[in-house]
Amino acid sequence: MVSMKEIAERCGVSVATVSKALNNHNDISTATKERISQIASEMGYYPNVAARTLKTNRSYNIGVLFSDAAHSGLTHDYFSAVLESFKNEAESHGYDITFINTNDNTMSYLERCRQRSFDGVVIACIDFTKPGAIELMNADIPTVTIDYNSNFCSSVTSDNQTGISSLVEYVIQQGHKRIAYIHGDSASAVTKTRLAGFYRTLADHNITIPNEYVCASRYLDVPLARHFTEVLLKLKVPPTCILYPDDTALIGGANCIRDMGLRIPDDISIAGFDGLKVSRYLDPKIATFRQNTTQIGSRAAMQLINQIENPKTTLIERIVINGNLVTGESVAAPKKIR
Amino acid sequence: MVSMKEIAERCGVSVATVSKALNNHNDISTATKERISQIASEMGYYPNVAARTLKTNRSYNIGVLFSDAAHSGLTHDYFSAVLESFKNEAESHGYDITFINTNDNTMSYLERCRQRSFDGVVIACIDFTKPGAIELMNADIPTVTIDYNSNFCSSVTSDNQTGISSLVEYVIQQGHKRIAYIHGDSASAVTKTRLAGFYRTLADHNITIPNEYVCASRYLDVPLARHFTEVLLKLKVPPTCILYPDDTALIGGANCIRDMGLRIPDDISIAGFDGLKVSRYLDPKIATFRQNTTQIGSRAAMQLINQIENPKTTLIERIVINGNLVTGESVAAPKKIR
DNA sequence: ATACGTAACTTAATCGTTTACTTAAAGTTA
DNA sequence: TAACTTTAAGTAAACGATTAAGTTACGTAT
Repeated sequence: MVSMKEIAERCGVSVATVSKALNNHNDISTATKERISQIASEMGYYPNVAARTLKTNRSYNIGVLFSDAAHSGLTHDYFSAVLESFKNEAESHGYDITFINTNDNTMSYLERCRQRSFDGVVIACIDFTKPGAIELMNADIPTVTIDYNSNFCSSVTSDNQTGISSLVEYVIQQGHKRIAYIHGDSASAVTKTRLAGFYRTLADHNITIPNEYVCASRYLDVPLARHFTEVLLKLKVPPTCILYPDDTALIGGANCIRDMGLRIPDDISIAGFDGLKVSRYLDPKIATFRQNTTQIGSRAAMQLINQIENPKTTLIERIVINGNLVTGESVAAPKKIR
Repeated sequence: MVSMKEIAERCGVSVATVSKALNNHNDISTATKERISQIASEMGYYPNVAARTLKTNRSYNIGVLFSDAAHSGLTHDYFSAVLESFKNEAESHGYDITFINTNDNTMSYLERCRQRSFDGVVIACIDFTKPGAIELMNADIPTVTIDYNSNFCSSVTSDNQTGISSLVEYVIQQGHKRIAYIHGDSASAVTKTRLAGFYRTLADHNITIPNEYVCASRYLDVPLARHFTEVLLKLKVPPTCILYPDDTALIGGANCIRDMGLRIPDDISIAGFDGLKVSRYLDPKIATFRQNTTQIGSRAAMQLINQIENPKTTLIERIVINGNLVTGESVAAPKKIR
């Protein structure tokens, strides 16, 4: 690697002059700046990040903390889409993305961040109530959380409230009143928001449902969704419509329904959540709420970089990203009112 | 952050002694070592990576270069699964994972790696014939490629040859002779291997197929797979079985088949590739070849770390990871021989 | 002619570690 | 007891950058 020292020798100036020239300080003449930049690029110079980080405490590196209940990790449809967008946005601003080690318990997350001098951190999908996560959010390092509101850092959340409401509104409009909800991990903030939205929307329409219509399942758990679907359909008064935690879990339900000899949507309506990837191509096309992962990721990156670069003037914000209802062929008017 | 200097002061020894004690050099007495470690952990010391990297040129950081033809990035089912496994293995050895910036063209990949002092690099899914990728593979930085063989670095590849062969063998055993193959991006090494395996296996069984049975499609492209399926089924002599580039693309084909009023597998048999995630739950269960992404990722990490830590004794290797045939309900005996 | 301001540098310290080299004390040998 | 080894430290330079403070030369106001 070419260092500033070599450039300095070649140009016949001091290392300090090279540094200041390349960083465009104004006590270096334009002529000198141009000559130095010219020679630096000729020699293939690029700064050593470790040295710069050591001296300035700015690493141009953002830590990503991620792990989900299902241990799907990077294969998590929703998060990987958010992260992809986050990465693109951050990289275009000159930041690199490094994962915070979750496979080695010798150090806390915060310690790891300090050790690597991360300029900022994005936290997603993790159990936000874990001590390690809380410590990180409360630390003085700029942080943005995805789908979780903390009082100590900015957050970008998908509009889960509107999401579930518009789904429920939609199926109610189609004539459903016996609406069941197989929901995701109970501990998750997302689940709580969606559940609240679910109940509120039903209440707005004066619809009451039996307790058994709400099943505590898990995200992305196909077999468990299948199980609860079977339970629901064997009730004395089964629902006419079932909402699932996500489109993947819905597949378990759909398979169960078909195996029981019922048809979608003729006998039973179903709807998912997420609207990502493969769910777009399922047949019949499923009703779902598509989360805007691109916006979520890029806004999170923008907010975080803003906080990093303008710590004084950037406020802690709660950004909510809209998604959109996707109507499909998996919801129809209920067959008959028993 | 607590530095060695502070520990040295507290212990009444020099900074060098602290460094040597914590790094377990043998010119420090056991008693001193213990005292220093004790106090270091009391004070919450952890080494500054930037400083260590600057001095030793070891970053304990691995660069990941990834981008695919479809720009699905991290949402790429196969790669994200490989990367997840790679990450877990690397992290358990104390290495962090950083993406090599692909959204900023001011620097070559190699320059970025040097700038960040990556100890090693893993390359996946990229167009390996790009100058930037070649430069990186040929450089002196330890590198492992996924699903591509280079003469200059180690590789871990999925056994695509066996994969496609066992799929073809399987459908031949079910009685098919009119086998079509909608394959992935032609430029990819994976595609070339699979295509060669496809033709060879047919030849082994003295089966010849018309040229139109082989369609150059793309990976993960649902609409394009649908298009080619329609083209194939409208041939004067259509195939009785269609193989797809991957399970996702297969969904496009399956939808097309159903829309044309045909049934799977009664009227036409289909098979995919990958065996990941959602494909496991599709109904009917699809025949596919499941790639062992966990093995691929962890072996790649192990090989890379070996090369990093034992550069003299570690040979460049070509590691091939077996997958396994998944028979499903999407392949049956052909209906009739026209 | 003197004093001062300014432009354009250089000097040297610093960030936190690592490590080759030096030193001092204690132990061993003849 | 002199000479040499071994042990357990310390000293200081170095990694590659940044930056506060210092220096020089020149122009300009008084």
